[in-house]
Amino acid sequence: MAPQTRNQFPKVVIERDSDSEPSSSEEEEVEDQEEEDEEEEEVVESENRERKEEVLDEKKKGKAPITISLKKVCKVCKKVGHEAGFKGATYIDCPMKPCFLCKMPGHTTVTCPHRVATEHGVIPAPRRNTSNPLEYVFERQLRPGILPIKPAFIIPDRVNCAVIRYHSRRVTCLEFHPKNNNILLSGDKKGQVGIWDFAKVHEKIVYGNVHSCIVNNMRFKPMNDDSIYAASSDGTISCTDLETGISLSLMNLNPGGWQGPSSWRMLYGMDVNSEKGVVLVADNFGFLYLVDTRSNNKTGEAILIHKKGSKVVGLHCNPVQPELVLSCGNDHFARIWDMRRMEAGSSLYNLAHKRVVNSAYFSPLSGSKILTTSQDNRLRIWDSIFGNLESPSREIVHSHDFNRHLTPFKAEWDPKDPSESLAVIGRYISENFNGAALHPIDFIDISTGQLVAEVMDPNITTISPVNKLHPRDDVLATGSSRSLFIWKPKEESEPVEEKDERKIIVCGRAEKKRSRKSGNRSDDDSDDDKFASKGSKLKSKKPEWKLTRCSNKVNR
DNA sequence: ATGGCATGGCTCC
DNA sequence: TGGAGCCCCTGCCA
Repeated sequence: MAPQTRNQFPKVVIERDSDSEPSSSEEEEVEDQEEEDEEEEEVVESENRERKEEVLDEKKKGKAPITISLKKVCKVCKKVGHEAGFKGATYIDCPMKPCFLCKMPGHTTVTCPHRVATEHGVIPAPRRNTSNPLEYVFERQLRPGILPIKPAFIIPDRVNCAVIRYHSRRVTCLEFHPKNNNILLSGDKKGQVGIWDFAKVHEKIVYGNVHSCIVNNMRFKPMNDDSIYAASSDGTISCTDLETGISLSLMNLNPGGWQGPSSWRMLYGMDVNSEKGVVLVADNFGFLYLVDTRSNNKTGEAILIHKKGSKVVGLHCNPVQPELVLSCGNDHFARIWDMRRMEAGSSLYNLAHKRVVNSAYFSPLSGSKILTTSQDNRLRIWDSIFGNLESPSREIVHSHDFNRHLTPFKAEWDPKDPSESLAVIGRYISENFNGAALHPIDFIDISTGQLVAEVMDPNITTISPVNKLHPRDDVLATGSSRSLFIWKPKEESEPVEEKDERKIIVCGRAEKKRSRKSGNRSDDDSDDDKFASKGSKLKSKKPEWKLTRCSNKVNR
């Protein structure tokens, strides 16, 4: 498939110093110099000094100012002749390195075809057929439940954004209340759990003593929405009453306390099988534990489900057949299991990835698709768990590979999309939006690889790795560094549409109007909460953002 | 204003 | 097999 251009996307402008050599010769120069770089590196400093002195001399003599070209040293590869880093709001890659987005050599991120179009190289659905009998049953019984035609995505031209910051460390997980539409739960790296009523904006509760370090996953207790389970790197699972904040520890993997990093167990992946009344949780050594929700006790022995000593970061029970379990972890695999006979090596399928798998989820309605996020900068989709699972149905190159200092990116399904084709994921790489380097949150049509929409705010300059779509409303929740955001369509701009059509929240891309200077900061310097429409909030700050309506890019 | 640092996976030996 | 050192666009704080 030929690369397609997103015409309407902002052009990436590479600013070159006026005093630098023409670009054509620059690349060649780099090639030529490669061998002699070693020596030149040492010379460059003194050379620069000399040239500067020359300029000063010229100035003293009262001659007309001249422009000179100083040797550049790349901070990435330490070689001379080019520079990597931000030029304004655009990041220039080191040409000596392979593309950071798709990991292929021969080009840099700026010219990567996957950056130009997320659908580049993606083979769209329909998937391949197999003659597997299970797939036949699937086609007969489940397929009719999945809408073959995607609903129209009605895209408002603006969104309201509510901002709150009550976490003192970065946000690690989010969960919407199963019944109360305005309640968002958040966990952080410090072990705190927050409850935010985003309809009332200022109303929040923070429980500081739920865990002593990272809250990795939270799930509401089935049949009792006043309690949540949380798995933490402190090695415990907690069950916390949201009204009182009283927390009960269901399991502690480190009863002997800290004996050094080689023995300290941390809990990552977690899910609840409500039919069986079991909490499934997995640790950083590859083991799965089952906890009975009635007795609040561990049942059975730990089961090795991933490579021994590797972290199991995700667990998900199939929404239709809860005994089917999907796990993923640092051994580069996502694995499908039957809970009824789980033991080391008994996985039904092993889905290979090239790098660490950050998340793996069954599709939310039929449970028949799988979506994974891997640190090789690819989303992978398997269209049918009953079909051929040898290789994914599609791979979508998407920037989400940064792993240090950030909560891992996870692509999340839209639980409201009847066609099970919409996913949301934050973007690591920034783009130059009218002079501001912003990290958007992407809505991707996983059946085609197309970028349906991107959400960003000129005041939010941080990366947003944690995202969750509301199970019922057109609301997106985002965790970005220590802040939480709620994005909603702006009411007055909501188009009138047929009732069975659903909308997604999207922020139009801003037209160029404002300087970089006014675009910085705000991730909330005060601890005040804010709720503002883009229009009103930004008007007071004087930036003139003109928000354009995003076109509906979904193929129908 | 600016440097230090927390921190995790990967590669190399 | 395990420890040292490297790394790419971080974000916060002293």
